[in-house]
Amino acid sequence: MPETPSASAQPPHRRRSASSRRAILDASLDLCADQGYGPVTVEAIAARAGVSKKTIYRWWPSKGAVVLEALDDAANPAADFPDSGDLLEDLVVQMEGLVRGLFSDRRFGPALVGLIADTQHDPMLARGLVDDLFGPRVEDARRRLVKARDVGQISQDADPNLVIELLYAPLYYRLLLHQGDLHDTTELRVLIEHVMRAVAPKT
Amino acid sequence: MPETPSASAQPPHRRRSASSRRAILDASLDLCADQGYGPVTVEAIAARAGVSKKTIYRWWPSKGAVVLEALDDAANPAADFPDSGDLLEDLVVQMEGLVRGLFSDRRFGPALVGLIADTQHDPMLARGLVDDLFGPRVEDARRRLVKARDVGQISQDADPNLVIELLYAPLYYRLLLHQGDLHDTTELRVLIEHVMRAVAPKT
DNA sequence: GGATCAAGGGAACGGCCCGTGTCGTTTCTC
DNA sequence: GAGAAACGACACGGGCCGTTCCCTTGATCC
Repeated sequence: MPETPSASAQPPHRRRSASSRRAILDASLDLCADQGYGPVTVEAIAARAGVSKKTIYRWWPSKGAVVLEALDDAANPAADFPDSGDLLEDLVVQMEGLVRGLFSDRRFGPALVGLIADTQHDPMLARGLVDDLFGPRVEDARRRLVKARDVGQISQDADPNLVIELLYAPLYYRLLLHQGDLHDTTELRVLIEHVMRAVAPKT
Repeated sequence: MPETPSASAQPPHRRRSASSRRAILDASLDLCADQGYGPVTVEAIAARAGVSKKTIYRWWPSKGAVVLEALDDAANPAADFPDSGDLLEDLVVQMEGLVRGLFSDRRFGPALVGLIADTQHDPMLARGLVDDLFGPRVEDARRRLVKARDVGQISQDADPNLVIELLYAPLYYRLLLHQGDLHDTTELRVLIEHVMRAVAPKT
C-alpha cells in the first residue's frame, strides 16, 4: 500500500520537505494569478516550484487539493471576525475584507473561483472546500450572529444560517455568475442594511 | 476562411440538419444527467447522438456551447414569470419551479452547475451564459419587481437588482457551494418573506 | 432531372496533460 | 555511519482535445 497522503495516516510524514511545500503552494497561487485556475497544470506548478511532479502527487491527490491548501494557508490572518459590539460595523469590516479578497486580490479571487468550479465535479475536493475552507469561517460568522441575537440586536426567531446566506450569497452570486463586482463600500453597506432590516428585532 | 459558426454569418446556414441538432442537444443533457457535466466529452456526445465529431465542431465552438444551447432550449417553457397581482405568491411559484430545476431535475441541475463551472475559465461561454440564459430571465424578474414597486407593494427606494440578488443568490450559493439543497417549500417561503420584510414599503 | 456544393460520416493525426513507474541522488533519523 | 524515506529527472501509456483528409449524402438551382 503506497500510503494515502490525505487523511489520517499514522506517522505524520516526518521527512516532508517544508521548503518544497511552500514553493508548491506559492507557485500554485502565482500561476492562478496570471493565467487563471483553469489552464494551470500540475506540471506547470512543479516546474515553477522547482520540484518534481512526483513530489506533488505524493502529498496531494490533485491540482485542486494543492490550491485549496494554498488558499487556506493564505487566508488565515485576514479572516478573523471582529467583535466590537456593533454588529453592523463588524459586518462591514469583515465583508469588506472578503470582498477585497474575492474581487481585487489577484492571488486569491481567481484561484478560489477556479477551485469552486473544480469542486463541481470532484466530490472529495468539494468536501475539502466545505470542511476546511468555508466551514470554520461560516462557523465564526454564526457565532457572532448568535451573540448578536442573544443581545437583542436581531430578532429572536431569525435563523443565523439564513442571515449568513442573505449576507454572503450575493457576493458569490456576483462572483460566479459574472454579475459584476461589488465596487464600492456604499453598495456593500446597502446590502447589509437591507439584511439587517429583514431580521430587525420586533419593536 | 472556414466560416465562423457562431456570430452573424450572412446566409443562416440553410442546410443545417435539424434532426442532428436535436440529437446533439438531447445527447448532451442525457450524458450530463448520468455522469455529471465534467466527464462528458465532445466525442461522447457525438457517439451518443450518432453524429460525427466534426458536425459538432462545425456548429458549436465547445462542449459548453452545446450544453448552453441545450439548457436554453429546455428551460423555455417553465420559466415564465407569473403575474397574479400578489407579488409574494408569484415569487413562490416562480422560485419553486426554479428550485425544482436546480436541485431535483437530473437533466437540468447537473448540466447547469457544470456549465457555470466551465464559464469560470471561458469568457466567451460566460458571456453566452449571462446574455442568453440568465439575462432575459433576470430582466423578466426585474420588470415584475418594478411593477410591484409602482403599485406600492415594495418600498420606492428599493433597488430591483438588489432584491433579485437577495432572492436568488441564496439558491446558487447552496447549489454551487455545496450547502445542501432547499428541500421544502417552507424554507423557500421563509426566505422570500425575509426579503419582503427588507424591502417593505415604509408605513 | 442532372449538376452542384455544403453538410455529414468515418478515421486518423499531432499535441497536451494526465497519473504512474523507474532509477539514481540527497537528506533526515537513529 | 547505516538505513530509509523523500526527492529530481525522465520516460511511459492513455485519454481527449481540436483539426484534417477523403468520401458519401442530399437539398437546391438551372
